Amino acid sequence: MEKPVPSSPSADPSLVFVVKEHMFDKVVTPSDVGKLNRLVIPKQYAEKYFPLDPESDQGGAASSPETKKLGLLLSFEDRGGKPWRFRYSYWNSSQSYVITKGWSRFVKEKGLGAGDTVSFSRGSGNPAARRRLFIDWKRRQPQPPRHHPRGFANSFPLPRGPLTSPFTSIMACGHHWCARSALYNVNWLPPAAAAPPKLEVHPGAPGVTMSPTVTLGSRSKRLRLFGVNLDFSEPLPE
Amino acid sequence: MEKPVPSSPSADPSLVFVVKEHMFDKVVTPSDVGKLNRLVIPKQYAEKYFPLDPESDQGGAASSPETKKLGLLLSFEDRGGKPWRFRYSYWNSSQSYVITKGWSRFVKEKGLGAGDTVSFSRGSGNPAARRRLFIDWKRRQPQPPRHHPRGFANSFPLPRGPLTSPFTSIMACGHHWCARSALYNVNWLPPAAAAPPKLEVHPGAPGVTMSPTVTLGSRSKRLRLFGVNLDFSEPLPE
DNA sequence: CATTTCACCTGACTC
DNA sequence: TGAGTCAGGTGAAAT
Repeated sequence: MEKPVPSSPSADPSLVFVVKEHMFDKVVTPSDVGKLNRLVIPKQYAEKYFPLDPESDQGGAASSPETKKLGLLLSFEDRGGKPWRFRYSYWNSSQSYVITKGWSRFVKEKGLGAGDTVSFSRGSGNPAARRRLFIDWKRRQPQPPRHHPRGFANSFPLPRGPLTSPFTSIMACGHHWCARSALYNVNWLPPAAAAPPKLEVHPGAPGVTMSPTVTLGSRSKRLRLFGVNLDFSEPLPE
Repeated sequence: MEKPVPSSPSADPSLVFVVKEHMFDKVVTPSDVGKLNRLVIPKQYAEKYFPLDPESDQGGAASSPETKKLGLLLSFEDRGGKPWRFRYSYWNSSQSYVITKGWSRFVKEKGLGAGDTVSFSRGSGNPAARRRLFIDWKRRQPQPPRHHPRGFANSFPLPRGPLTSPFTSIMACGHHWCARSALYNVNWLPPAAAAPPKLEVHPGAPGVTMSPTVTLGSRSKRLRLFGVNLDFSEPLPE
């Protein structure tokens, strides 16, 4: 990745390469990227790299008698150099180390999903360099579509960007319409109670395809598509 | 309501009428009467009637330099003259004013539910009278069922207690089932992918009725009913 | 023990 | 749009 070129404080920052030392990866769970707004740091890595005990300060982060109670503010840089500040602390109730405040923003910006990997590194070299922390992430391998999931989540953060999902069934009863694909279930009502929905769909037997491409805003879990309100619910893993 | 009869400190308290001045009402949310054990006071009323700033002491409550940090102890009387003492403070993180300690006892004794109204008044007249605070409440009006709502909420807190809703339509496509009533839309999958759902429903034309009575736990938005996972979405007002 | 209280946090929504 | 409000949450501490 980055070449080990020595840097001086006066060098052009855009030309400074940073030598990194990999600390650990975590394959994030649904909870890590869900509404709990926290990332559990596996205890072995937490105690090695982000110690909260005053005794065992071995360079990963500052620590003091109070940090065991209050946690730390950890500052990371992502691959673009953007700073990310997270609160990092220990939850006695679950006896686990967690990143809380700031984490949900990272999940949202990167579009992290369950099964993706986050990667933690630090600068290599002298103690000052080793206090510089880096965070990166990679998408999980594409999964084969799951059929017949056995449950739904009531709501979930939709990924940013284009969302394309071929729907495999569509139903209507009165003014209430439902469609489902391998990834989403959608409910909607037509814009006028007496009018048919204006979605470009082909209702009928299972197997029909409906592929609207929707660009989501940053906040809404509800879409307005062709004048129709849509609500999404996500199948859960088996 | 109460007649403006002058009172003296020596009069029989049961014969003293109090002239009240209405301050504000709040229609309580599910959270206000739930396990959070707090009542959010809308900021406009909080700052007008229960100021915590030393500068703006205009009679609603005492204030001092420390009260902004520690909050106040507010003493109210209910319609029966019973005293209620609440801790009132400001939460920096959510920038909101809240009544905390003592509130859950009031909710419990009065049987307050979401949608009910709490009403805050104070004595009318001289500054001493205006420092007397009163709290009252009223039950919400029973709600008429809404037909053909135009949108859905992705999730919502289900009411506590028995939930009976006659369903007016039911749909199935593959293993995905939907039903709707005037109040709820429900999605579910059968317990086994190959088996039909075991709900006591009569699928077919609109107009059929399905009336399971479900007693909800205090937290879950998901139900397991007859071995079937159900997810609810609530129609929104027009 | 469970329940209540407390000081935070976040997202949905409004303007 | 960005800032403010607040409903609905959290873990931890107090009771």
